[in-house]
Amino acid sequence: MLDIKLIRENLDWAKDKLGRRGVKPEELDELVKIDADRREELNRSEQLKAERNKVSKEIAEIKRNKQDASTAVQKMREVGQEIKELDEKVAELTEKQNYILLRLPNFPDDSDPIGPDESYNEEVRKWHEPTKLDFKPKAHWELGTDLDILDWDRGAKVSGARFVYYKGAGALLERAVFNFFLDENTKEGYTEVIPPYLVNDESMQGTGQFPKFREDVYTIVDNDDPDKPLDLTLIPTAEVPLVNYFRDEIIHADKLPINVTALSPAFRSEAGSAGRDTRGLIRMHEFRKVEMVKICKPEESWNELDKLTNNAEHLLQKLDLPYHVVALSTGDASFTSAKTYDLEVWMPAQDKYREISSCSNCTDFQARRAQIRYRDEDGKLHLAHTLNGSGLAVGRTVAAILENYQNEDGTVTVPEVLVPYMNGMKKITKEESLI
RNA sequence: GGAGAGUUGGCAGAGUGGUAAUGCACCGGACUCGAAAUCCGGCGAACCAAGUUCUUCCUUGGCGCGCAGGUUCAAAUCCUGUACUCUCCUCCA
Repeated sequence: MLDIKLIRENLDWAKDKLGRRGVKPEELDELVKIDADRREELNRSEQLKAERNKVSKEIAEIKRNKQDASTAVQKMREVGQEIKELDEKVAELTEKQNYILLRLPNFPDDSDPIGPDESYNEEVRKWHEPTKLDFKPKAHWELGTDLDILDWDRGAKVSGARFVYYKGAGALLERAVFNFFLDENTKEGYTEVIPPYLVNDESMQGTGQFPKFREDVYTIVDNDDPDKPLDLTLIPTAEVPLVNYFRDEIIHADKLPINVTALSPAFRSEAGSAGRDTRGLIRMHEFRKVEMVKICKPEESWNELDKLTNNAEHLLQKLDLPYHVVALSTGDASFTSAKTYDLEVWMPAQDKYREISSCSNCTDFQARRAQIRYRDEDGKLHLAHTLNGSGLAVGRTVAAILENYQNEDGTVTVPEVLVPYMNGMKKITKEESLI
């Protein structure tokens, strides 16, 4: 959530910033108008309350002296009614204000490429040239099916489109990848966490998914009354429980920066992505992801974003997968982010880079919603900054390994760093199916 | 799922309708060569608004006792709902 005071006092600046993200200036004009009205009503109400408090004290005094206070009581009864009406107006205006405020994206950083969509993203660096195979590469879903390590038919039968079974060496590979990620992240100083995978609405609002992106997630309903949603949603990313761990808390400055990492499934309805990436592991309703989250002081957050991005890159480097880093344009970056670097890994069969990690500095946007604060050396309270990044998406990593490490005979070489995690297996070959 | 108890500052903890004690902690001072102890004083519950204008201070007011409503001139206190914690029972990997 943005700071209403900042918008109120720097309206043109805010219009320019949010204009880069497609927010119309009239929307901010309306917001500021509502805010002004709200404060006016609030002021009148507060004045009346001051009077009521004063007279109430006098009434107490009069009654203590066993005298008649009925005139004052009668008068305050009317004042009380007026206060009630004013407060209703204030509540109504506050709700209107929040409706807008909760749906405004974070201010983009001035270094972000300006543009409405991903075509304006800018490559900032590239690691290794795209893999060159001297045969026609198979797509990872083909490799997976042929090796009998990914079973799309059973996934579809049991759950539906965009679900899959990993089997045998496939399941082992998935497990090897996320264990490798968790070990590496832990070595880099992140504390491993196993968070809840179901969270309440307040948490979803704290990290910015609610109220605007309800249709992107799965919410649990009451079985006795399916029209009634319960206050529980399947997490679309571990960012939600990791950041909300600190919600409504005051952190001691000497604990910052905080680094946490977690493996979790991520559940996404993928509403609006019909027809895109319908095959393969790229766009699933359920996938595993290792997430990294940082909580830090405002003055540290840009440096921490670089560190976070480097941590994610380091994983791809160790796996020896070619990738590049792109700075997302103002139109492509996520709602909560001031700046986002995407890591895109090379996918030979698709002959292009695909997103495998997204590293964002959310500045104080989530911290204001979730009230994550810290006390500085002088004892003063400040909003913290929050950052998150994938480290990395597990399914997409498996897809990238299958495609980049495939051999002409349809087998897949196991990346060296994963061999210990695969119990010594160096190559995935088709074996007699056990199930 | 059933029953009971609870939720008040950083921590502990009082307060059954009249506007949030007290202790610890913290800050300043006195005493001391210095420290501790002691004494004196102060601060502090979260945030909001207005004024002044300083982005951090200040003044005034509001709000504020898990959350949301209600009763009342007045609610930590009474009523209703609800969340969470603890204990017991029941069930369960």
